Amino acid sequence: MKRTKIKSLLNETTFQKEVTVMGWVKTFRNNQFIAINDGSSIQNIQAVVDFNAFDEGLLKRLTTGAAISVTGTLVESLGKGQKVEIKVKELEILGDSDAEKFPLQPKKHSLEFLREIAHLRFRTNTFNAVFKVRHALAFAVHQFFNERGFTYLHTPIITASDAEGAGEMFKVTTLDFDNTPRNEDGSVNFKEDFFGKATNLTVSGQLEGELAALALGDIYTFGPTFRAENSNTTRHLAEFWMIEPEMAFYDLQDNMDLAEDLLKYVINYALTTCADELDFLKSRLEEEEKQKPQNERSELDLISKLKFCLENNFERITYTEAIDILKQSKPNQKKQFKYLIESWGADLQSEHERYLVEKHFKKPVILTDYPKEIKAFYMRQNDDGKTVRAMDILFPGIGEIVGGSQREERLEKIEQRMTEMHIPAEEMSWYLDTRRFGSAPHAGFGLGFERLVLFVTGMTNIRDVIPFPRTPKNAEF
RNA sequence: UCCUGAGUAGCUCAGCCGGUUAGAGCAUCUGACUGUUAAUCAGAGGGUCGCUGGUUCGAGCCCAGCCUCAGGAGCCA
Repeated sequence: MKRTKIKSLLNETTFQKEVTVMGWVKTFRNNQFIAINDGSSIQNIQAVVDFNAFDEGLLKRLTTGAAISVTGTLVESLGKGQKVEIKVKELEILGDSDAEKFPLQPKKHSLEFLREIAHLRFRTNTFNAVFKVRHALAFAVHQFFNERGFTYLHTPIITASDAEGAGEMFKVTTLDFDNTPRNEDGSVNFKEDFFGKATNLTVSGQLEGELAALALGDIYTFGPTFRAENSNTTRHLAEFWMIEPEMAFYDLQDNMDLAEDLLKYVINYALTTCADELDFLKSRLEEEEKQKPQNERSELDLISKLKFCLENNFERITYTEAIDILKQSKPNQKKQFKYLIESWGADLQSEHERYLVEKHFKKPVILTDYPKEIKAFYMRQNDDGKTVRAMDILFPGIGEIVGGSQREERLEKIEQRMTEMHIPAEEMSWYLDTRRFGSAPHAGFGLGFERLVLFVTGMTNIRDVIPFPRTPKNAEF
């Protein structure tokens, strides 16, 4: 008999028909009630067995984690906790799960423990919900850009360019470490390497994205990126996914509008398609926050927070305005900041960003027009000679979720910045060609996908929103 | 990388001032019960106290080094 997915059975209103369900045992209670989950829904279906009618040895194998197939009649439940259940006629164990060895129990586990068994954590409600939401967000990103006529561009994972300066890179090589070919001066001879030059894993697809945008108009990338930074935080991964749109004839305002629209679109998509999952994650977060003191708990629950984000415009202020607000802020005047804001030009620390977003505005904030000294070479210089057309979007609890800018399209200006920042122009000749031939105003940004998933799921550690996290000293599975 | 904290049963944790045979709850196993909702009740089994070395008559506890994890900072998305 053809199997039916649990998700569709839970909404069924016609009863007495025979169905087959396949899934994994969550619990087996009272020698009668099997809670089965097949991943189609965060909810389980209850299958009821008459223990007198089945072999005792067979029922003993209904352990947490076992894969089973049941066939029976779909009926209205006699019990209280669920609407429908299956009266079992046939029961087959597809795969046993030794209860003494299976690490997941019908109880709450710490996220730290589940991280150690990331290959099995998919079986839990929390990770079921997180990865469903992750999928919905990824799908919504493509749908958003597709609806607006953007071209999905696949930029290279392996790159020879190391001038972007977005962080430490992972080397890609086939050279024999025990016998590396050397030049006369003792340095490694990469001419002998696979690509005939030193190569790395990409830290960003932006530069390649710009090349395509200055021909195709509007493009976006959505792929893995790699940073070999020794970062040990709840917001950083060595391998993460990034969305990088790049648009010809966009200025900074257009860029901000697009980023805000994108974020609202995908959050709304998750709210409408993952109601069950978000409801579960909302309760999970509430349980977790009960352990915190009152003043550290969120003012809004997860779903209200997401809706609030949709209903309000992001606050847009310049770096200069932010500095003024911070200078006059209580924690600055009472010297409660670890790094006090004294003058224009200082880079903002996490504590300052958190103050602006969580205390002062209490909503997402877009900061623009940063001093050129603390930003990348490719950002368009303003006429004041001091600032560049950069924009960072800061989210509560997450910090920087988007970083972008209008790009410097004037050849002599970008060359001047490259010289000042010691970036070898000759290696970037292919990039500068865009400025030599039909250069045009353009802009783009990078959105950290896992940080978006963090925000929408209410999870607090980035290692819990990617299936197999890659962090310093950890590349398991 | 820096700062702080942690590592004791499958999981979550307690373990006093260094002193007898290292405890609890949950999970597991055995039995009972049989419309349960993380079922309940009774009983049982389960330990390289992160690793290495040191101090001591004696170390889970004190000291040193290392490993791993978590939180914060930096870097950033």
